[in-house]
Amino acid sequence: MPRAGLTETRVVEEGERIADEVGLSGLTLAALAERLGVRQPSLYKHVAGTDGLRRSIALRAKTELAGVLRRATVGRARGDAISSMAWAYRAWATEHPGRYAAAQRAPVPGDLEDERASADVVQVAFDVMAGYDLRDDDAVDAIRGLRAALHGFVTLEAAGGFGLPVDINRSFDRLVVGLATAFAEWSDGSGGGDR
Amino acid sequence: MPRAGLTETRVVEEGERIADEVGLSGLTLAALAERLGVRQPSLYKHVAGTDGLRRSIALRAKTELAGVLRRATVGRARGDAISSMAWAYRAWATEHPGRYAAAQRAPVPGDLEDERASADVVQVAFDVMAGYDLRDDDAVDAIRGLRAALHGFVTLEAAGGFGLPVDINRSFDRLVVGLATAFAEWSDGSGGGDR
DNA sequence: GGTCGATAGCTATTGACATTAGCCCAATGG
DNA sequence: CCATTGGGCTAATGTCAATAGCTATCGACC
Repeated sequence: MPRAGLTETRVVEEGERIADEVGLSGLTLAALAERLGVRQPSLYKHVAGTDGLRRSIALRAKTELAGVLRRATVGRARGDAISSMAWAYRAWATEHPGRYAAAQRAPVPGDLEDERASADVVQVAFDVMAGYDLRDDDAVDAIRGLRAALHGFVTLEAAGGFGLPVDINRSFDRLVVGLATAFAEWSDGSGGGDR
Repeated sequence: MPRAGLTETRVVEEGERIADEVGLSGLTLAALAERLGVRQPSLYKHVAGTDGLRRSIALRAKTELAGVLRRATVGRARGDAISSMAWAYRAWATEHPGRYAAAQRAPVPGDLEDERASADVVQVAFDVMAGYDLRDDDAVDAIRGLRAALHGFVTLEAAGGFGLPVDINRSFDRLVVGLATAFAEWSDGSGGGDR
């Protein structure tokens, strides 16, 4: 009986494919093993069970997303950077729904590698906010707002929560532009850090 | 052997409690049966399996949430109404995380009761937007943006996605006010329905 | 080329959970 | 008092995760 030649990378990548095709909840070790031509328990030689597999997918997804966002912002500033980043975020999430869902789990405290990957995503947004002269708490507020809006939009869209036959791209654009405008107003003194 | 005296309502309410206590994913028929002092298969006399139970919880959650939001908006208008509704939304979601999660599933097409309950929630937001003179597509854009922001914020908060030690209430307030301001600008001609 | 150790993949087993089939007895109404 | 309804039960099946322990393959090294 010849070996299947699995590696952790091959297992995780096939898991990503399943997650994107049938949703994260449809990613089972049974389905994964079948796709790899192997019996379920064999997977434990390469990944630490369901939890380990999901963590690996999350880690890679966060890293990839951070790169996508970073590339979307180079050479752009302020509202231009925010819009570009927002569209890149939505596009990636839409194209990779399973990976995106996996990336939502917050790292378990003490998991330095995961904490690092999560921070990388946030760092892109931080850098964009610096272009607005938003710093410290103001930047945190803006990032939280932007993340919430993007994550909520993408999630609702994926769940079919936008039932009405109205152009979704237009809704998204107006939301992003509206937020960018709000951030711009925060930065010029009117609604600064005191409340 | 005396009867347990279950009804559909009792079963669903206990299910809601479990979901809020341990999360929607922790709501199993096994756990529910144990809490009710009954064997698993007995539950099938009252609810249609896991799917039916979750649907019932979702239905009740949507109805309750719609009522909460409605009460938060009476006697208020424009930004005041939006803020009040937003805070009520977040408070309810935070206090009832399991029910809130259950309410996120979109109704299966043709499930009129569920479609009705879902529409009730949206209707509250529609009525608020009418106070901004936002109608039709403009109102849809605004509602999608608001829903996305609220849902995203609440979800990220519940998942522990806001790691930094910065006041979350303040971040939420600024997001809501920022959106309300953006909506106000949409309504006075500057960014109307053409794009 | 032969040997040996590490380990990939296997079978077998256990345990949680969902679900269906079919039984029996309790409650209710005539 | 009896008949019907239906609530709760046991038994059984299927899916999936996970662990234990075996075997044989592969690569390193002599």
